[in-house]
Amino acid sequence: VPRSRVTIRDVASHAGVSHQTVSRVINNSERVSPETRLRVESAIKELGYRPNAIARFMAEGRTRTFACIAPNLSDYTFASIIEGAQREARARGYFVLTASALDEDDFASLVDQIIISGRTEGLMLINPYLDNRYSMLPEKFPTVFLAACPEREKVNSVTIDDFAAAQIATRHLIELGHQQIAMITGPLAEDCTQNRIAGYHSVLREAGLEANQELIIEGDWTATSGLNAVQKFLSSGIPYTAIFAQNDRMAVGAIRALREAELHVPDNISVIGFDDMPLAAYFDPPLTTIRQDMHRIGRQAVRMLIQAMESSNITPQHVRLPAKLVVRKTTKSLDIQ
Amino acid sequence: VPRSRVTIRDVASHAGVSHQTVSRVINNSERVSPETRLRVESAIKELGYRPNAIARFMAEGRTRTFACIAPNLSDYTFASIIEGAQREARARGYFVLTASALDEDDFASLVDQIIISGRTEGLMLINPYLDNRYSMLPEKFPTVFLAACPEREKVNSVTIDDFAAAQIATRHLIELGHQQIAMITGPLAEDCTQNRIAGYHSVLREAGLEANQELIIEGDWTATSGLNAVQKFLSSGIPYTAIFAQNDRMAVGAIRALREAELHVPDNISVIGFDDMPLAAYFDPPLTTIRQDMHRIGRQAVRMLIQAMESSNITPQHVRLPAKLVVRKTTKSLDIQ
DNA sequence: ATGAAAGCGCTAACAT
DNA sequence: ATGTTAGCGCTTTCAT
Repeated sequence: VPRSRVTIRDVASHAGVSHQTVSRVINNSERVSPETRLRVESAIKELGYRPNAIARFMAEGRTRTFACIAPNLSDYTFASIIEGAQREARARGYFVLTASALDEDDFASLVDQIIISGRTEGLMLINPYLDNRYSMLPEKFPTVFLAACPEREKVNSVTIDDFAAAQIATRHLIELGHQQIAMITGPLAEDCTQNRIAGYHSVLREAGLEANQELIIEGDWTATSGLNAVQKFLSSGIPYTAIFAQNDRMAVGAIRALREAELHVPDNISVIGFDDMPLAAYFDPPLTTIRQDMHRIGRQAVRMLIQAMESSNITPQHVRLPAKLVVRKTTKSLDIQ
Repeated sequence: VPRSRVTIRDVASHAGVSHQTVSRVINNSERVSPETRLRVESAIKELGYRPNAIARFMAEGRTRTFACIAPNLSDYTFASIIEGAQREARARGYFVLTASALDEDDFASLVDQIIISGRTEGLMLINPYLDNRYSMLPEKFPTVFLAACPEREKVNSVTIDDFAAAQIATRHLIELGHQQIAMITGPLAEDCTQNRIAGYHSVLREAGLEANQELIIEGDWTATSGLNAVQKFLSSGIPYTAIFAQNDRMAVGAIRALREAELHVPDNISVIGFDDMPLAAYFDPPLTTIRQDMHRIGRQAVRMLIQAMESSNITPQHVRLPAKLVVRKTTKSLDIQ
């Protein structure tokens, strides 16, 4: 690990100026005469000088780096959010240090190592639901929760409008003539699950339909949990003609279980998912779903982080992004069956 | 962005020692008496002192940070590799700065900002194939290519053993009685594509089968390209009973095209994919494929990076990880048709 | 075992 | 418009 790099002072003596003048040149300060600037610039080129970022951070007291912590980095929803955040951050001169936190202890050490240590200037926390890790965050550190927002009074958040999105999904099913609509939810402890349940109920109510509590089963976002949920529906014997799964993975699991029970989607049962995951259109049948724009969530979070750093406004902001219906082949009108 | 943090000197005066002694304590140096250590430690606790990472980097001349650059961060293969790399890095006291590079210019500025600037100590470059970006890398900077290895003489790499993996896939098909095996490849410019083609050919040869050049069509890793490839096979009229797609997305696209042509998988045509992507088992039929361990690729890359930094050995290392067959339902014996 | 001095490469504040 | 002086918070010599 060599440190023998060209510094600002080497450039200075080579150009016959003070190091401060070099600093002014590389920072595009106005207060440099055109001739001096040229002389310095050519010295920079000749010596191959490049500014040292760490020294800059040290002197400025800022790192131009954000932390992004997620339960894991490979889930396509998380990965897409990170991608969006990273792009926006970079466009604004920041970089993103990404890390996954397995459990509370891991999270605590992460917070210590990348926040308390001063390595980063802001934190994006994706899906802060596992345990109550958010309680370990330092006060007043610029933070945005992504894809969920517990602790509304304290922390900024960016999510889609889960309530409205669930309304859209439910309404789609009702417009197709479905009256008994089962739902496979995410973990009930998560607010996005609750908001989607609320959206579903609100549409049933406005349609004058009665919700059957037994038609709502809690899943855990995995395909397996979707499969298990359908098996429960099946053995309960309660009639239903459509299923609203709160994510695509569970929808796919549900369709598998339905097929195993020799029920055809969408002829016997309609299924709508949520997310519009990669290859959703390549499942059989192609999955009808609600698309959420993960990139945009990430981009928005970065904007809020920067805003939170610049203004000293302490009131948490909550941004709800719209989601939209993508009709493919797993939903069908009841009438034409 | 407040800088008003407790420093090593605050702790020192609070404990009645020099700041150097405090430094020794936080670095677990032997040369501190037990009593002093205790006194310092309690001062640290009382004041809530935490070391500043940037100042440490500055003084040590190292950042304990790696860069990881990929074409994008949301592709599940890339994301899984990053996840693995990040875990291993953290276990060894490093963090990972991830970024996606759209094009050559973007890549060049990335290299300048996170490598030349001294922010990172090593680089992991995932899929270095787009344009010839690797030519912009500085000499002698610890670098590992992941999931591909152009420039074998110059740069370390971690990939799976693509040749052997393709042999396994092809052999599986041959053992099921298939003799005319079509292949949908990745971009021909990528060495992993070529290695998989070579593995395929070697098994055909060892089985005494003749390869038909027209049964090999170049794809671009997308589902659409798999779909298009099958349409070409179909219109060419050349007989085949199985398809080996060089990734799962193309396999899924191929299956879609086959279905549209009313060909049943696996009864009429067997299909094997590559990667074992998430939900591969939830497609219809569940996808037979070759599993590669992306996490392990990422972990291995970090180990090599650290090794490359520690030893001054300049000879590039190339690690080939094994892949394994996962038989599900898209392949079937010809005999029992 | 402890302290003092120097410096990492830069920016900021204050000269001139 | 340019130079000088101080740090930023730490680690690394080198003394004692």
